[in-house]
Amino acid sequence: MKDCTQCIVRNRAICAGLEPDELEALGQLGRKQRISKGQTVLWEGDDSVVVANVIAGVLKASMSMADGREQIVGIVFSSDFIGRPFAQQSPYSVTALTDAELCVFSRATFDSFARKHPELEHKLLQQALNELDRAHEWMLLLGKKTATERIATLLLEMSVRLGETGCTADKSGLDAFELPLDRRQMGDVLGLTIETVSRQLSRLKADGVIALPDRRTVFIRDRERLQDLAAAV
Amino acid sequence: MKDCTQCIVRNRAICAGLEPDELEALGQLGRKQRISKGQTVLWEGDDSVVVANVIAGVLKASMSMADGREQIVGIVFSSDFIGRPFAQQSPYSVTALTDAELCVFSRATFDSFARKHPELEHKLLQQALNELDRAHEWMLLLGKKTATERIATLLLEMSVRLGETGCTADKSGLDAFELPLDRRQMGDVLGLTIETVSRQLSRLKADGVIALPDRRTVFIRDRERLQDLAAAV
DNA sequence: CGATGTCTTGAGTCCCGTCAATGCACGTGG
DNA sequence: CCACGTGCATTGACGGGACTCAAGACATCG
Repeated sequence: MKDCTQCIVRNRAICAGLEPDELEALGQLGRKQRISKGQTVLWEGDDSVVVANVIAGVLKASMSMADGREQIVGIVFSSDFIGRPFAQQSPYSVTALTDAELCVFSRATFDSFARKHPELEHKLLQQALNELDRAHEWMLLLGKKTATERIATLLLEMSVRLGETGCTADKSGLDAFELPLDRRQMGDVLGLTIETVSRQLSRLKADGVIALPDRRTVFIRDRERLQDLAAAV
Repeated sequence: MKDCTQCIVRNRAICAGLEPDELEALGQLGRKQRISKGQTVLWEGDDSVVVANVIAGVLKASMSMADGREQIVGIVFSSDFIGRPFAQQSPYSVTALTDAELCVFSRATFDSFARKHPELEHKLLQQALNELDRAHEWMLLLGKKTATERIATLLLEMSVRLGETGCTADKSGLDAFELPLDRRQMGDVLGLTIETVSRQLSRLKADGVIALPDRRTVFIRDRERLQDLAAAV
């Protein structure tokens, strides 16, 4: 890689906090890779040969069953990390929901580099713990929330996380955004079917809580009401 | 603490791999604590003041909603780690399902010790990644599996994890074990109600897949069939 | 302007949740 | 020892929320 100091996600990704010489060394190990929408970069159950940092774009991490049922276990945004360090196999697949740009490392190489650079392992730990928190939150959603609550929660989550991507750090979340997911994928994140997702969205729209100018864009018209419907902890 | 070298979980817990002097230093920071069944040691949303290693017993990590709905997000066994390092607040509550013994650290103290001891942070990372894998697996269960599949999966999981606790490392899992969960708690892990759990267990019993000599003990009579019913990935 | 894929909407069904009664084990006290 | 109360689990009857199946609407693109 040419020059990590110019990287857009430099301050939020796991590379943040590395010394200049460490950053340089890590940069030598990785390569930038462009991925187009729909492309899968990691396969569940396959040998874990690569890990990567997301520079731009949105991807999904998913697991599926023998009969094809699929659960999306994570939505991956820019500056997030994908892949499974320190394990033989990848526990999930990763597929691009939009065109994306990755900073890819050989897993074995990355592992040994990480073991020699505590600051990097610390960042990895932070990132893993944050993801674990989000996974727990989502288990609550999948185990206990109603369809309406799930949809409301997802919309708010997307509003916030898509907002973070733009460096503006607007904590409250965007009021208008484009969904990187189609209806099926929303269903696969929420443990619902495509029809239920569609019906719930229609209802929120009819109630004036949101507007849907087209299939992918969402306007939040009444954030407070949406938050009530999400029935947060 | 007196002497960590004698600790039962010494070889599986995060302390594994520490140098003798590191172990000694860490031991100085912790204290053993006995917990009785039903007692809560960490509260969701409270300041994250302590973290701990589980020496003996089984605990649950849970999150709940304003109206009381509760989701168990993790079952914690001996040698597992509880609490949230590097964060202000605890994202979940932890409650003992059986009498238990912990090795407790002040979170702030533990954090700064960890930052100075890369080997410890590496173990923490491994443990966080493993837990993340399990959380993802469980998201698939909560999002996509039927009641029967959920129950079968839980029984197999308990069979394996309770088997690991005894140092024998019998990979296949126990055929007879005592559930540390009551029916309500099983429901709260699986995203089901107490009645559905009970009905499913009765059906597995009627079909000869399992036997239930009493409320808490399970005999697996036909493991293969149970595995089929679990509809694993 | 069809062709195609995605989304929406409707009608019917089913699995699981809700409500309620009963069963069972255990402990306490008469 | 038995009566009674308590807490948990089981079982049954019923209803509802989400799933299934099936049209129909809409957008995109050749």
